Amino acid sequence: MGTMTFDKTSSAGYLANHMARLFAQGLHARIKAYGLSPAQFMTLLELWDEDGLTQKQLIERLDVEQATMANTLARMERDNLVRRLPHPDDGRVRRVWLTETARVLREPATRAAFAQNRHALSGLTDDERRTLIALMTRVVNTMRKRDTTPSSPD
Amino acid sequence: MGTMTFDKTSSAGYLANHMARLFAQGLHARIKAYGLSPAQFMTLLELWDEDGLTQKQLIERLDVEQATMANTLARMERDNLVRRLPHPDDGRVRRVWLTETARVLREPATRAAFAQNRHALSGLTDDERRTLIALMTRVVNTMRKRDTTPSSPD
DNA sequence: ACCGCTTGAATAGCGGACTATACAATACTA
DNA sequence: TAGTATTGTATAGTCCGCTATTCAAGCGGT
Repeated sequence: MGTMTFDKTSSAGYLANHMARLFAQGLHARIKAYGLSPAQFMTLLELWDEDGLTQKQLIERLDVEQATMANTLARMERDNLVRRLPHPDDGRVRRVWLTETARVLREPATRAAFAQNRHALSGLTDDERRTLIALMTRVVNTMRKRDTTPSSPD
Repeated sequence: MGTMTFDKTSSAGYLANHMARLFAQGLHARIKAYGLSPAQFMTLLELWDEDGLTQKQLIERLDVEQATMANTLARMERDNLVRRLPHPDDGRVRRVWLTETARVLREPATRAAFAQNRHALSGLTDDERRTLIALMTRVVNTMRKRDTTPSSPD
């Protein structure tokens, strides 16, 4: 069989990686003045919506591994963005509570994230933006259902 | 002004991050048997196309920072995927050469990456796939031109 | 009441992204 | 040609993903 060519400019996976790195860099540039990093912002989005969540709940809502969240929360506690207090009814659980510092950052940080999205999509029409979001959502949903397909035999 | 709400399910940045993580996990699962990681695979794609590139050339083609590539290449050399040999005409440069090990992996690894893309896009029609690729490409191009827009004043 | 299973969280270790810095080799320029 | 600027890599340090492991607390069945 012929030479295996792989054009990265037309690979969804390559483009997804590249796009995500650019989004993260752009967001980071916009929120670092508030002392936030992208993963911390993502976590705060959930806590701004509902304070006092458990690590387990955050993991489910953000679809990251437990260890990833544990480390992110440790950094956030170090930076005085959250406090983790023991759950009164279950000694295994430490619920995560926003500090006043983090509460105040909601508006400016959210603005910054909107601005980054707006910039990134500035070359697209409204219709195209909706289409992109819808297609990405479907791709995410496809991959979230655990893939059972084995890679083709050589 | 009202409460700042940010719906992550309709945020392009959030979706990009989520999608890229899922792509990376899927690709990694498919190529780890060959001793490859996603960043190593990405680097090999360039070297399979043209052997003996410099670190600088790899950086430009893959749009990652110089330090990122230096570390990736160090791991690849450690794992016997590449060798870095001094450039005869310029003592600063070390050109990167594929080992036989890496050369042999081209076909199976490329197959695995195709399979991951196919799986991820399996819920989309051909038209939708083309649309997604085209839109992501445009978004990447928008963000690659350095953003000068300041975040809106508070 | 006990023993074992399950569950929530922490830790160790690694890859890969970033910024900032350092350094040696080359190129330029007065 | 000497002195300076630029260029190509390497290194240090941090954040954020991941897997694997550990540990304590709760739960269940006998």
